Amino acid sequence: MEPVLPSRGRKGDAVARILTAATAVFSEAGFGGTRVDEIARRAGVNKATIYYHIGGKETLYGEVIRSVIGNVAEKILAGVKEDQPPEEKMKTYIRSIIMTIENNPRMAPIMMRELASGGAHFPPVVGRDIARIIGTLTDILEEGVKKGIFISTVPFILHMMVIGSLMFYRASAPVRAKLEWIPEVVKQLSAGINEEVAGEIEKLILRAISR
Amino acid sequence: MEPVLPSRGRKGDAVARILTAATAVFSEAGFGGTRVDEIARRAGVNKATIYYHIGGKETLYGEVIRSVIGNVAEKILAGVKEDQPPEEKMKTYIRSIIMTIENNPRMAPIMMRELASGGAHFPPVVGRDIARIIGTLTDILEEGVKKGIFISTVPFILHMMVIGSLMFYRASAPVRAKLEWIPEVVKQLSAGINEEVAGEIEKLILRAISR
Amino acid sequence: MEPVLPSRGRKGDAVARILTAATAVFSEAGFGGTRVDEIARRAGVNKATIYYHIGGKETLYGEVIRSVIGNVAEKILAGVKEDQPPEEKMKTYIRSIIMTIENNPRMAPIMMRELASGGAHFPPVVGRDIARIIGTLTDILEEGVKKGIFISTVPFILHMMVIGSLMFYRASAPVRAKLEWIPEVVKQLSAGINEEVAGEIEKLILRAISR
Amino acid sequence: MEPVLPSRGRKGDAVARILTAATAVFSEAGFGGTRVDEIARRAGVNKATIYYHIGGKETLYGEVIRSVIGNVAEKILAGVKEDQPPEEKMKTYIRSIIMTIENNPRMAPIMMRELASGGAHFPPVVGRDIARIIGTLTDILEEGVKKGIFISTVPFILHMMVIGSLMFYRASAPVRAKLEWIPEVVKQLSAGINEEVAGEIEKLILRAISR
DNA sequence: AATGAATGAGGTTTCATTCAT
DNA sequence: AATGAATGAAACCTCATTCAT
Repeated sequence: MEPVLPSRGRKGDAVARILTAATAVFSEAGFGGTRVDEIARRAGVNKATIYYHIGGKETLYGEVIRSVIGNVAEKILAGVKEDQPPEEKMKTYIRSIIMTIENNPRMAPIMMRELASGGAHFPPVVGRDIARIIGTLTDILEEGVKKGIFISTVPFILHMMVIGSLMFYRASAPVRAKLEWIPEVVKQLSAGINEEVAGEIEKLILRAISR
Repeated sequence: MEPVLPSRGRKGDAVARILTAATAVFSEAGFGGTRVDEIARRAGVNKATIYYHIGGKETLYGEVIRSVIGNVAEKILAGVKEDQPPEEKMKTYIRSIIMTIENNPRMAPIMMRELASGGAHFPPVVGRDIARIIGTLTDILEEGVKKGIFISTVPFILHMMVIGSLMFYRASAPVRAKLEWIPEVVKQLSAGINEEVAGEIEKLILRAISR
Repeated sequence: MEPVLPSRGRKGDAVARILTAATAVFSEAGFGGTRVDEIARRAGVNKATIYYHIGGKETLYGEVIRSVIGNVAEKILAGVKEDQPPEEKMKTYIRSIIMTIENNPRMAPIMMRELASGGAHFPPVVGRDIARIIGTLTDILEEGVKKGIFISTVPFILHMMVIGSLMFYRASAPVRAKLEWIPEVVKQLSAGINEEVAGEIEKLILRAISR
Repeated sequence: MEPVLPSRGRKGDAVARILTAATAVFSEAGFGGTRVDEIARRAGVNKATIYYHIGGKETLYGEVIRSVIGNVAEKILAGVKEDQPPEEKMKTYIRSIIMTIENNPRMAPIMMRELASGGAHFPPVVGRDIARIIGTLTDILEEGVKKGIFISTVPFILHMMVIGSLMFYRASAPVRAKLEWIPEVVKQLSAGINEEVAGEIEKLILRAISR
């Protein structure tokens, strides 16, 4: 779609451009729908260059997955400080996820497809990431329960709720824009998760667990 | 994978078997990852039979989409009765979605992939379905607000929350089972949305909007 | 192209309709370009009916060839009477060919394609027909030479000239009509071989051999 | 990067070999009867190479048509000099067509099949070529009429006569050789248009139009 | 480091033919 | 006599990958 000028700059450019293009194409078309030709075209390199630098389609996909959902726990949990009250920690956790999704618009489609295919391509780090996130979330909730401000709930379900809400909202944007019959009110919602939407979701999640 | 007995029964069997097999394969592999050969194998028919009865891969996919997410509003809104109090209506709405997802396990992966690719294959009815669901949900929420039991919120966001939570929970089952490092507690969650999970999500959603 | 009503009349209708349709399709598309489906469609019968009554595509093509260029010598030589002067005999021969071509518009394309593929499907009768025609033509020319009104020439070459001229004129009609850049004068020539064209060709052939 | 001259003589070979093979196969079997596999086999390349360099079967056929009957007017009219008397010009025109047909033995079958299917694949240049040829022929004839040596006739009909005679003679060679019952005299005619045959046809055509 | 050319394996689709009724 | 359904074989075409430079 976006033809790329073959502006060769510094060394290593090629690899970066390949990864960017690959991320775009994989996120738009999925693994099976992606053509290596198309990635090469968008990256402005010869197809063989991809094989020279990176390897096959599978390897390339792995790289993309790693760069998109690798070490995501880091980003999500970075802001959660020990000295915050649990309510603030929850807010930080929610906002971090929102920022992660918004800063990386290719993430939602890729994760949804990966989930749909049973995570066939998830790198090992994903399990550890989920573990860390659920662990921290459990701590936050337990602390809240102890302080009498949260109800007791299942952390994993809550996590699915936050992730699911946000990703579905994000991923539904193109559909909202395209389909006829969708109510005008819905169409006018912002494609990205802007402050209004973020606030609304944050509010609902907190209301759901607040005593 | 499942070899199918070539049990030739009544007429029309072939078409039904083809659609069933196609739904399975498309849901497992996505459009690009699906091989027509595989569908034929699982349906126990010759590949050409698919073309004779239905047409190409694209048409077949369209049929699958139609049968899986066509007229889903019907099922979801069927139980919402006029004389219920808004809280009951919300519960009915949530439970209907859960049942729809559980009765049709192929739905979650297919919808997630479709969403990921911008709904390229959604039939026109999907727009109308979403419109009807959002419409009914809006009515329920407004009624609840009027009666002083619900807070005011954005119906579409709430819908994304319900759908997103449920589909992510459902679709994450294989990943939970497979990945190492996932906490034991999480692994032991049921794959399907059983009563416990359903009740938890229902509870959280209602808490989120209840005044 | 012409959809045919499935008007079942007398018995044997089907076979006749099949042969008519087959002649049309083979003449338009050639053997390789013809689809048995298309013949069935145009004949208004089920594809299997063709196999039931006639046999495979090859057999059907044979039948068409036989009916189109079988015993053509009969028609061409029928009018040549013993008591005519050689000039009249030549005219009769030319006019008979013209009438044969005009009465059977499917003949020209079929013959041209058969010739192009080396007559792979010619039935044995074709050889005998050519022999008879060349024989009679030789007689006519020799008689003319003896009477001092014709020059001596090679009968087969003359035959190719008559047949070639007429078939090329006839077969070029669609091309004349379709291509741009063709001079208006040429476009306005009649598609069929009308009296004017017939007379012109007859005149040229006779001038060519007349002393 | 690209060497100016094909250093090994190997580059571009593939395309040339493909076109040669394609011309042969299409001329022998027609479009519908041609298998891309067969072309690849004869060209000594992998089937995919054809698609890489040229595109699909249809495109390949177009290229063949272009190379076989593209700019044929050039060759036919090249020898016709202004200062020749009209009779010489006619002879040149006839001999040029003969040479064109003889130098390109694939031409006759391809043109005959194309004509039979209404010139579906003729490139635009064909119309212009016919226009130019008819134009020149008209000039020659008018000049002859003015000088009192030609009769008045329809140029297009005369052109069909020349082309038709020659192509039918040429294309009938395999049939003459194969069929039984064909008179020995006819069988012994040369397959190609040798000097004897060329002279005979030239003589007949000139006699036909000479006053 | 990078590429144009080439290819084997396998994809979707077509088609002449047969089968069961 | 006639047909809707079904199919094996083979057609066209694609695509991830490798090769030679």
